[in-house]
Amino acid sequence: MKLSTRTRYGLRAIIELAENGREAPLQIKAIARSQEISVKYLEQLMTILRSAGFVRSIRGSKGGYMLARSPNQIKLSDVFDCLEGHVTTVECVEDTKFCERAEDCVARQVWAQVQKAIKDVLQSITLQDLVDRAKDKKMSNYQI
Amino acid sequence: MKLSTRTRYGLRAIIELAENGREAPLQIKAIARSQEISVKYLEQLMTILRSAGFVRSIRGSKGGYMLARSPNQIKLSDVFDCLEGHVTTVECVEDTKFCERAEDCVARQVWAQVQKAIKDVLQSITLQDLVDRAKDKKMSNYQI
DNA sequence: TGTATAATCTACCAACATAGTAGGAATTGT
DNA sequence: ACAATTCCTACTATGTTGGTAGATTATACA
Repeated sequence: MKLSTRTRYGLRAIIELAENGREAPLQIKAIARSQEISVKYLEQLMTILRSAGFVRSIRGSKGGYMLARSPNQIKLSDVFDCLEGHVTTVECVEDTKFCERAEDCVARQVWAQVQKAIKDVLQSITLQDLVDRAKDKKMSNYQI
Repeated sequence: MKLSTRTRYGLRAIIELAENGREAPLQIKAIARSQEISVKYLEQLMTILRSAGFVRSIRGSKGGYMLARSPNQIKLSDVFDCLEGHVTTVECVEDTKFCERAEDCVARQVWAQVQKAIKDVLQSITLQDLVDRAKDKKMSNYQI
């Protein structure tokens, strides 16, 4: 149960966009450099995030990407679903019809518990929360 | 973030072994039939569970598999680790040295939270718990 | 002692997902 | 016009998953 780089890089990228605010766009090149991700690969990830409506792009010179919505309206569970492709451990957890034993299956119960635990965490965090956390970290580093 | 069949089938198999008790062995063929898993594939899974010390095998005629330990001493987190290969969302969560930004990384914090949530659930459940749950289900089906 | 029944071991394989790379076209600011 | 960007299409290497196949070894039982 490892996360794909798609999800890991994607999250880091959108966090950086959130930190950058919604005044000026941030270029793929800049994000790729600071996050040490291949420009070409990051392009794909941004396309995913864009079609899901989390970020918007500005083409051409001085273009780049910005959050499409306010960071406190973007929950990590949404971003995760879009990148990783839905938080589902097993299909039968979502859809009982998937397996005829589903109703009585204790294994299914376990995966349902796990899935809920993951979802609960991710639903409780917004991008704004992460921006705030990052700020706190920086402040404590400078020992203010 | 989907579970592999290795983990799903493996868990179902070991649950069935737990339900079967530790008096008589259960054959791969029998488990494969009731769980609708390929015999040959299940062989592999049992090998994994055996080398991890969860089950022991009896070779030859009338042989089969049994739990190697008492079902209340086997936590799902252990079984999961053995089948899925450790509950780790990202390497840096376990080992800070993995990424130099790890200390300050808010993304890492998120994955650490998620990972802990998963672990907490799996550590809180033993095979005995599942045997009990299954019994309860059967009883309620018969409307006792 | 022979035979059936099991686990065990070794090897192979097809299909799919992942994690990219490459090159060019379209768009926009200066 | 030109440079800086995003956008689009296509390709690819590698690893993982989910198996299959066949021979070998161990054991119970008659």
